[in-house]
Amino acid sequence: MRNAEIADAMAELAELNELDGAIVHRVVAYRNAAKAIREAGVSVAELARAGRAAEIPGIGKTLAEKITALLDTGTIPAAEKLKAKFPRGLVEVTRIPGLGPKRARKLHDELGVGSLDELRVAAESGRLRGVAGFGAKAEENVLAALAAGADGRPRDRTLLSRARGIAEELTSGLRAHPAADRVEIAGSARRMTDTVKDLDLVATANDAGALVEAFAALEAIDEVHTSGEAGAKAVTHSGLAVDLRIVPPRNFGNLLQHFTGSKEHNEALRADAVRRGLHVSEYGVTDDATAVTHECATEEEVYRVLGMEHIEPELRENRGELRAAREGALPGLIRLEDIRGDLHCHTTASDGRNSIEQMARAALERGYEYLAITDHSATHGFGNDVSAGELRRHAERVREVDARLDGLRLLAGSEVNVLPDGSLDYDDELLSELDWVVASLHSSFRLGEQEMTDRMVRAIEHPLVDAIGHPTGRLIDRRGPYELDLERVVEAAARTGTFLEINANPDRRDLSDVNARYAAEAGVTLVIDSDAHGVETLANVRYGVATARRAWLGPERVANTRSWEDLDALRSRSQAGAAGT
DNA sequence: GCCGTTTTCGGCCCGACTGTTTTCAGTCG
Repeated sequence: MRNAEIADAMAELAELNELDGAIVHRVVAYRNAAKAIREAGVSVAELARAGRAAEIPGIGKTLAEKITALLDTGTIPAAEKLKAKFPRGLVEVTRIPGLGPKRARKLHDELGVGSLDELRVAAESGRLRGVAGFGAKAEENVLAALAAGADGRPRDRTLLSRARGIAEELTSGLRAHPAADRVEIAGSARRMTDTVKDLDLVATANDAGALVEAFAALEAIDEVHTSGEAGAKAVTHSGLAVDLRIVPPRNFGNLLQHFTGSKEHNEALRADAVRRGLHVSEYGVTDDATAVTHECATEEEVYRVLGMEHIEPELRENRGELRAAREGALPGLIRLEDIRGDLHCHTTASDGRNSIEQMARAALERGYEYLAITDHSATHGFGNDVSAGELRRHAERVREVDARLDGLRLLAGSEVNVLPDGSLDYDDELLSELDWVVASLHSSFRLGEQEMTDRMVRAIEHPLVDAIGHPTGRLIDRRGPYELDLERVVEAAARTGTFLEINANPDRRDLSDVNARYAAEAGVTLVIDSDAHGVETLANVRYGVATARRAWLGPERVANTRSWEDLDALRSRSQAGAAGT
């Protein structure tokens, strides 16, 4: 059983317990466990089988038993018992804005509401206002929410690249206005998570009213819901909610820290502060002993007051960064400027939009020292495959352009398909003529875990494979990862020296932050590639760097922060050569 | 239900807002 399924079961248990009126801390414990399981880099099922589930932070004896029951029988007795107690549709009722578990439960107990349909009927017939704590306004809000299409499902999230594009347009628009002093992106867009729910902007202004007006007038803004001196809530034409907050400069640091999150980071940070007699809020840090509130103009100051190193936004997920910051043990994170070359891109030879020369010149403009041209191989399909003969001619053209260009080393490569049995679709003789080989899966995604893992490990062990492209195959919010035993994949990569890619395409970001961290800790060297299909998408490498930062990686863990000579000496084919194989 | 450089028991982040209420519970971020 995969981590996602176990995590779903824990999350369901949290919702059922919440409906059942369990104390909030128990519900939180289930939610924390669900998150920890979802993010675990290793198979929680295997860990549980070995009696080691409690090694995951947030899982204790009780939850370990429940996980074991889930693995053995497919169900958790406590969950089954609660499910029998409440109608199936009641959970959706709890997700209507303004209703929560307590109020939904009340409607169930007093009116028999057990689904969104029953909720609608009860509201339409004016029966909600008969329940204590509900009035005409509650009825109105419920009907408005249902009419607006609330369906009890969490709202779609926006891919980071799209959200950042909008956020950067909004902030540059605001910064250009004379009323603005400081404007910063906060929230998950600042932490560079895979997707975001909405945008948070934090600003200081010499004329708050004027800045709010300017905000409402920005081209991207469709509609402003509420506005005042303190800021505005709005929606963009693309439907993304934006929250602009205008704050005083004296505690800008507290507010930026607060609104950057994550929720988990802030909760843990505050709990840690409480143990040392300090109370943290968006307004400052209050010392219990003196009742003095320390306001901070910068985030650096907030962390300093709490006795910590400054924590980069990408690390703020409560994944160990607080302890590391207290101990002065935070990693020195990789930066975009550390990237010295890109080792995965496409041209018109396969499904790219630009020529070899255009891609090379764009790489040069980015200040790169090298670029590998890695068009798809013979079996890629979609009519954009490159036959063996074509690949030889293509490599020649790459070398011709390389000879003409100063300042950039152009590498003749290929993104080779890994066939279902783990073999590659070019023979070794041809591969050995290339400067760089990325091996990726593009077909037969539905093999079982054993077969899929064997296939991947065989590709990793191939002496001429330098890196594995988008190793888990996930497409964010659209397709889950292949059925892979990541532990075996990572072990093989660490053993052979084959690099694993952090594919920077914002739809992929594969390996993910959690998996990349796991791989690096196991001794794997990563490579960050744009997988660009045109000159403009070379810039996507920023999302790969963001994933690497979220994975706690320093430049030393990433191969292409090196010169080509150093990288060449590091890669597995050099190692294999040195070992005489 | 979890967890411990003050604890193996007694805690568990903080504040704003809303709608319903004569003082606040529940929801939300």
